[in-house]
Amino acid sequence: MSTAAPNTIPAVDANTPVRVRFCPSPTGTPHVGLIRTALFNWAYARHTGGKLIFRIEDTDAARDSEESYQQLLEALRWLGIDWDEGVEAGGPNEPYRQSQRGEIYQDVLAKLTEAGYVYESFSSPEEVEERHRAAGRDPKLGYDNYDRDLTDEQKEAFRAEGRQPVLRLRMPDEDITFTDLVRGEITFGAGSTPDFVVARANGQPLYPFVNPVDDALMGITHVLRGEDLLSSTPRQIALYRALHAVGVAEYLPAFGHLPYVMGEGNKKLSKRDPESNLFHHRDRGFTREGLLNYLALLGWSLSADEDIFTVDELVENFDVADVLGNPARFDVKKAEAINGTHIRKLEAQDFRDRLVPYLQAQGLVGDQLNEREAFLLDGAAPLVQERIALLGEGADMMAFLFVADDQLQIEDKAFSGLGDQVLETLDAATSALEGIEASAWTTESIETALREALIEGLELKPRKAFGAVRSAISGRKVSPPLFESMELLGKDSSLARMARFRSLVEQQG
RNA sequence: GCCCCCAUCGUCUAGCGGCCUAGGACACCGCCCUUUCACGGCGGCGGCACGGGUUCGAAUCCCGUUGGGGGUGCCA
Repeated sequence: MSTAAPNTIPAVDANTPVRVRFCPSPTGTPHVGLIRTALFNWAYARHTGGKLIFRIEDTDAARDSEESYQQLLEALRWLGIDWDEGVEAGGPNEPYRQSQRGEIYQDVLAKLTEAGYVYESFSSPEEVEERHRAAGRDPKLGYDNYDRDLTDEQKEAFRAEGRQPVLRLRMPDEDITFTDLVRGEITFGAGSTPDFVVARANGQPLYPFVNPVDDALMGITHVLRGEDLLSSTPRQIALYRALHAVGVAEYLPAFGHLPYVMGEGNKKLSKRDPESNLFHHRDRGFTREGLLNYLALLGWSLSADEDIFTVDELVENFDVADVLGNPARFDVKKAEAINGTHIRKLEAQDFRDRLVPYLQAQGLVGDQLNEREAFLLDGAAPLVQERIALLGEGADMMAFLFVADDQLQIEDKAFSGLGDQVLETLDAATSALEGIEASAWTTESIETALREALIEGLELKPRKAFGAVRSAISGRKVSPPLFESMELLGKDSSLARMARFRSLVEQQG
């Protein structure tokens, strides 16, 4: 009768250079929780001067897709999370896509089988349940280790029935204890984890097997992953012991289980939830600086009173040991506020450049900015930089500058609350503006002219006075600073909008 | 059912036995600034889940309860 592998594998030595990995399955759009995991692994590698290995776990042909793989690459590249070994980068442990490592797994499987740590199991799930029921146990208990010590005769008999066995790893009959990097000591009682399947009857190896095998082969020192994998850790440790016994693993890595990223209510942020989609945030106008900052705040903090930090500061200070064990809610409002702060910290030119894709996405400018578009953007960017939290809002806010005067959309709200003297106000404003020389059309002269005509002349409140002009110029109640906007637009365009708005107001009359 | 994790303002967190009458940020509410909206400034609201211990002393350590989450696949 065989036994489980002995517990002789040493724990990774603290002096071993750090090697962490990010190993997603390409099964959908990148999830913010997944990216947070990548970020913490990356930050830890960079903080310790170690290496980040990027491996793809595409062992489930039914769910994996090339598109998802490309999205993963796009996501990491956008965020600036770079890796030292792995797909696209190469390295000493190629290939880094599990779908291409079949021979390696077969080889390891053979060693494990030969050593007796892995055995053939013929039981169907139905039979396992039936045995539990017959013994008066809960049928949902899971596998009952029934096939552990089948004789050759029994195996032959099963084969004669046409059955093909899966391969299972023998779990040790003792408690398994390890020290989690974020949670401290954790013990799983003996017998709480049944022998698990490492490969299907057709030889296809499964995740609980290939993941530790690759970690061992790639010399991973710290396994930092989601909390959802915490309960599979005893299986991994048992496998590691066996791998060490057959000479595949050198040491047992340290494990650290990162808390969940939660959504509304008390549920894990679901893939179905748009907030979970990294690209959704990027498309709305999150910057990599802002998003990375916010994501890092989910379970980690720089200090007692600073929420805003750079990627460099994260790297300089990050340690898994400081990560909290409790789940964190993804709060879009706070994420946006933090993003806004980062937007305000951007260099003016940088900020301007980052707006371009968002203007293009709205069809406001062409693939290449023409002279006029560049002029407007240069002028408008500083006007919106401190009023937005998302780059998309910036494009939105300056959209009125990029449309033809007669194409300007006037929002319904822009007509409301202008007071009884709208027409009078617009007329007074118009004639005051007409009096400005085209060559003297500046923010200052515009402001002076309007103040004299409306505030002093008509004795209007600034809110009412400029509100009417704002509606005419921007089509909205809220806009970038009015006088500056008018200067950018130019005299002709501004007056054309005033005239058009006046007639629209009359029609509405 | 069984196993494991988690528990400080609405949310993210600081706190690792006395510095806590519990600090910061977001959100919210006032006020100031102000051409709108923002930004910025000032102020306010608001929390250690509960019960036992340990200790001179507990948000901090231990146990229990309750609550939440995850796992319990021939998915990853």
